Amino acid sequence: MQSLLELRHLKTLAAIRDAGSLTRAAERLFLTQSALSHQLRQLEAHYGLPLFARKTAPLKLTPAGDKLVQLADAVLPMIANAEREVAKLREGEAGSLRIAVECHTCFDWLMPAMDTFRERWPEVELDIVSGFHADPVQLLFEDRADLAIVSVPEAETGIAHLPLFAYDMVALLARDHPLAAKAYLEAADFADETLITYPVPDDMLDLVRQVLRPAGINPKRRTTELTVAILQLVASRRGVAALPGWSVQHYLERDYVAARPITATGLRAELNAAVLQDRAGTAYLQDFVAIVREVCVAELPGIQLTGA
Amino acid sequence: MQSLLELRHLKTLAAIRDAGSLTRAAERLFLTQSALSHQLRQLEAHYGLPLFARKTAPLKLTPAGDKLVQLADAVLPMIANAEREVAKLREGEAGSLRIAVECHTCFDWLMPAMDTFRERWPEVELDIVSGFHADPVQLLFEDRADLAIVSVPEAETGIAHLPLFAYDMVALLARDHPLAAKAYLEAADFADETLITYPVPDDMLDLVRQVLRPAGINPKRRTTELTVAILQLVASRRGVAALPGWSVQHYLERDYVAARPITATGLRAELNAAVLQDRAGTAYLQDFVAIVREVCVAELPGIQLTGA
DNA sequence: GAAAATAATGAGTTTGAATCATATTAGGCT
DNA sequence: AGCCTAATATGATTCAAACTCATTATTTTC
Repeated sequence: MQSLLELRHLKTLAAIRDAGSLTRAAERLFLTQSALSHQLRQLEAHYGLPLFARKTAPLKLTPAGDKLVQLADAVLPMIANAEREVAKLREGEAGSLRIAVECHTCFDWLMPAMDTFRERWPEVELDIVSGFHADPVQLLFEDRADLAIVSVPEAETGIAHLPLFAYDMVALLARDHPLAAKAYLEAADFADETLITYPVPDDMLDLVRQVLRPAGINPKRRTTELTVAILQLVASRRGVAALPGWSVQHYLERDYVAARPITATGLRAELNAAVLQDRAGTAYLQDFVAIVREVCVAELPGIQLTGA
Repeated sequence: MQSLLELRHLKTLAAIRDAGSLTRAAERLFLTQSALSHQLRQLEAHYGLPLFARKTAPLKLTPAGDKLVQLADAVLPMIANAEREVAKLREGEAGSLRIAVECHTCFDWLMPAMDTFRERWPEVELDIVSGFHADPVQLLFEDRADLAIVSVPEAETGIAHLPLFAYDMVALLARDHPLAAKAYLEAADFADETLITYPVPDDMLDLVRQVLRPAGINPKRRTTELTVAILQLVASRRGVAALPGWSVQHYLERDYVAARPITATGLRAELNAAVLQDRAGTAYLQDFVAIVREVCVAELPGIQLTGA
């Protein structure tokens, strides 16, 4: 009759509620579906009551399950808070988090993440390193930034890369564009198109670096700073573009433009947070990464959290 | 950097704070001192901070330890509450807890325990079965009581015994009584004394049942209902008595009377809660037992929790 | 200072949580 | 219907880590 319940169980229950299924909850927790099924089974046996109504999708909470999930919602933030407090005792309250961003679309999720961070670490000086920088990692060494959002984690001594998430790039076409007839686009398809991109070096454009350049294809270019402007140009048949799937979901649902996978296997991209190796253990840096992952998994469709 | 913390750790930290030492905390948790030492070590390594200031007795909390213990104080009651709520969903809110008591001194701790119970289970009808009963277990079968506090757990079919705690009986003597010169009393020492007891059958008097009767000794008797009256009579040299150590600590500190162990090894007694076997799983009955144990371990000196 | 109590440590054992591989069940589709 | 696909359940196995045991080190007490 000992209380079997551990925090692990509360995390699991909350994750199932959030994810709506064991399988997806398992992914988020970096466990197997089997593990969650066993856990749930054990809990239900212990309490002598079902906690979720199965045979329904999404899984629905029973009253008993609801009680425990409510408990989780109350308790887990308190745990996280206390652990932050302990980290502050260890490292002191102060510090700065100057964020360097090389990816234009990242501002979508960066703002809500920064809002949450500001609440949790009010003493940490929070800033975005303004202006555009070809090599944001360099800013870390120059002590002009504390964390850089980068897509290619090229191993560099003294730099640690903390995984954020991965996603697929999609090609954007006018709805009546001839290429929209294809199930997916290949490098050759871009040869005679105008490619609309952000005004950044080619190295930072996943499509160019991973698809076009290897195939020796170099289409005409047009650049603009704003995501909406890119969408606008594509819609008015001035060219094609490649953007993260999550950044254009909104427009796709409204049928502004068409989207197609790039190559048969898709064009996978990922984002990482780069920090100085020495500071990788700092609690508030790690917590910022955790916040970004939380925000993004909740708000961005079709992304996968990376790393352990 | 995963959060290592589990409820187990919070329970441990709170227990160490309450007990003041690893050894005593380990007893309460039914673990070894080694287990707690390892746990603590791991937590401190994880947080990179000491949680208790060692080399001091009682162990004192560091600021970091304090944060986590505060967390435990906030979280653990919430957990217990939620689990009670789930039990109520399973078993329904209603029910009755009519308590039969054969031990006069038990009222000392029974009242605070009942107060706590009433808070936690407001829907359960709570009562003490009034009047004195030679065989309280019989009341369970007759459905006149739901739980009986008994000292001798004689195996009876249909009855389950839930362990409460164990303690030593002490012999009480006037401060200047000749026997007070002895380090401990034996059966023979009672032969020429007047024994002051509660007015109950001999079977319920641990001293008679376990020490005097086996030795064939049957001293003069005098009975009274009230513990204070027994103390009064002992102090005024009208006789000697045997009471649980925990029930007279208060008077001993004030030097009203002297206390001595009974036999060289002490006279050990224990209390159990008897319930109908069928109802032994009922949540509120189990919780009442848990409450009694909590209250008693906190308030009664020199007792040991029994059972697992 | 010696003895007793308490905590720390390291090796060894055991438990149980997670995984892997597979069976079962539910839901969607023609 | 009936098949196919996706999701969950189950049982056996693996493996990590929590605990105990035996011992040493440290601290408290008299």
